Amino acid sequence: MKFDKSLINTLREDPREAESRSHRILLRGGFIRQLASGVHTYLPLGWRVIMRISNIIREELDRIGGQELLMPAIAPKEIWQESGRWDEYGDDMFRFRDRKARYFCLCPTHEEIIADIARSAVRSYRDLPQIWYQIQTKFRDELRPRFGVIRSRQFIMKDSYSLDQDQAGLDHSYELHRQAYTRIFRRCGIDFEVVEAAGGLMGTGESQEFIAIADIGEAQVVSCRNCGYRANVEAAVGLGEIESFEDEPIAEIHTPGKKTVVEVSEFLKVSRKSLIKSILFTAPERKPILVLSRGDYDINENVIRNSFGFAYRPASSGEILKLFGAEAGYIGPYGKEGFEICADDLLKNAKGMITGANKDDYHVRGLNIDRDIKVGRFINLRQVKAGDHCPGCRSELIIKNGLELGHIFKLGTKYSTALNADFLGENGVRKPIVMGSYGIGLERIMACACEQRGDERGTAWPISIAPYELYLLVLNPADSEVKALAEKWAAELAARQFTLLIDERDISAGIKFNDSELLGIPIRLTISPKAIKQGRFDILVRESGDLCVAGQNDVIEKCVGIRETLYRELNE
RNA sequence: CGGGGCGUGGCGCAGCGGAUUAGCGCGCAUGGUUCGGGACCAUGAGGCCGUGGGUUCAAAUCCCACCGCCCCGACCA
Repeated sequence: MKFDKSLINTLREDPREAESRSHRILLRGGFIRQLASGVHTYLPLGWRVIMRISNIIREELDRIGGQELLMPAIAPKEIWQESGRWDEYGDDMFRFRDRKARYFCLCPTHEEIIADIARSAVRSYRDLPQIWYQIQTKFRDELRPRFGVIRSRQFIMKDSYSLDQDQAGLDHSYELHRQAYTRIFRRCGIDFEVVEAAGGLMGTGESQEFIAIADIGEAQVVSCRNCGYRANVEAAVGLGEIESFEDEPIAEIHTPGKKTVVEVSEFLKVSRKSLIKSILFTAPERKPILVLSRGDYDINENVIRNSFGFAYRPASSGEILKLFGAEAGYIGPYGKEGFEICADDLLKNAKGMITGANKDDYHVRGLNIDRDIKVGRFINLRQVKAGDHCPGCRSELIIKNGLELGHIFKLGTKYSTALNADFLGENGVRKPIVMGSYGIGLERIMACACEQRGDERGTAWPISIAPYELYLLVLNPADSEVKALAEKWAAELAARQFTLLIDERDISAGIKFNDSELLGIPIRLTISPKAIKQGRFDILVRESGDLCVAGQNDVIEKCVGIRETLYRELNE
């Protein structure tokens, strides 16, 4: 491709809206262009990167026996109602009506559609196992799109689904995906970790995430200093210390205007650990649950949802007022009825605790869990914090930010049961198909490569996903000798299957050098009158900054050698 | 949804105690000089100043409403 004939349009200055490194680079380099919040065009350069990522993904999924298909991006309400997710998905789902006023959505994911295909296509155990995948645009009306392409409302996802007879089959399909994902991210030059994850809307089965450690990451990864334990905070389980306080009779205390744990503990000059935080969870047509955790811990909502049902969410202030007759900051488990109580297991046998009195501006002290209230269940429902201890080896846990690139998930029979996707087993018994679902965000790989490998000058693509492998930088392109050599080499490099970006723009040298670095093309070969005169040509490796000098006769071979090395480093 | 910031040629910005033809840098076009790290000269094109309403003899500038974009936070009581 010739630079001056291309749609590539680099910006000299950072676009105002871009804050994160990847967003800045992608916008400045002309890889993407924003149309609306969380909605982007992939310009030719960015699209080449996406296509290369797709191809790596295809190769690796085909390798484990995946079959590519393409499902519709819109789906009618009815199929989503079969699984219950038409309601569960809430505002994250884009919905619309067709001309006959029938409801549709822009699909945020495709488990239901897969189950629908499976229920007619799979009849017997002989049809199993299957792995079906697609690379397709997904739509989610995110609460807050941000960081350019990293959290957007329309994005490209590889989603695959495994169908098996039984749990053992699922375990195998899951393991195949784990291996395929590991190879995919390695080949894309991403530095990542595999962590235990929470399923969220998908269900409650085993799942893991592939997370790139990056400052802008929105996921928090808990990792053990000693053993290999790695988990998303949403799924992490930690060991905490039980604290005990003096047993005393229960008594009301005046705490005017002090609502939060921090305010109350400071006001009373007591440890946060002696407070009990009470959070009310409600769900439509279900009994409310009052969840108790110690003042120094947050509640892990996933645990609540997994234990009691996905529909549960923290109550609104109105609901709280109605049930407790007090503002949120003053509610507690003592002396009220009409809800179930679920407490963190660190509160078992706790005495001398402080909690809301169910009366504005008042708390109670001396709460003895066994004596004063009736807890239905004790479970570990606290969110891990740095300094907690590893459930495996008891070493200290630390927390880092990470960017979720992929997620693999053992769905089990949640969707197959809901949609009646079953098959006839060897023994003649009808059983639901056991499913798994697996996703990768393509743009996130692109952005992550910029985050991890970029610098002030721009990005430095891993050669496997670079839009072009070699940047042929031509100085004084009008010079006939230069022009002739550039044409000759371009042809020779093309014959060696190089993808080339040829910069023979009639502009000053600095712009070309800077653009080549901004665009992050892995190998740069410079042709100039001076180089021709001296018979010395520079080949620069963008990522390492290594400079290799070649003569007229060996320059092509040297480029080939460098390319091979770069691919080899990525385990390609 | 709450808080903060911002909407002025393609990009980055100035102008905003009301008043000529709305400026600057970059980019773009034409001609010329340059040519290994964002060069220079000359000429030129390009703007319903986010949208709607109001105040005024007069609005990019003041007032109201709306829309859009970015950043922080989001039921942790």
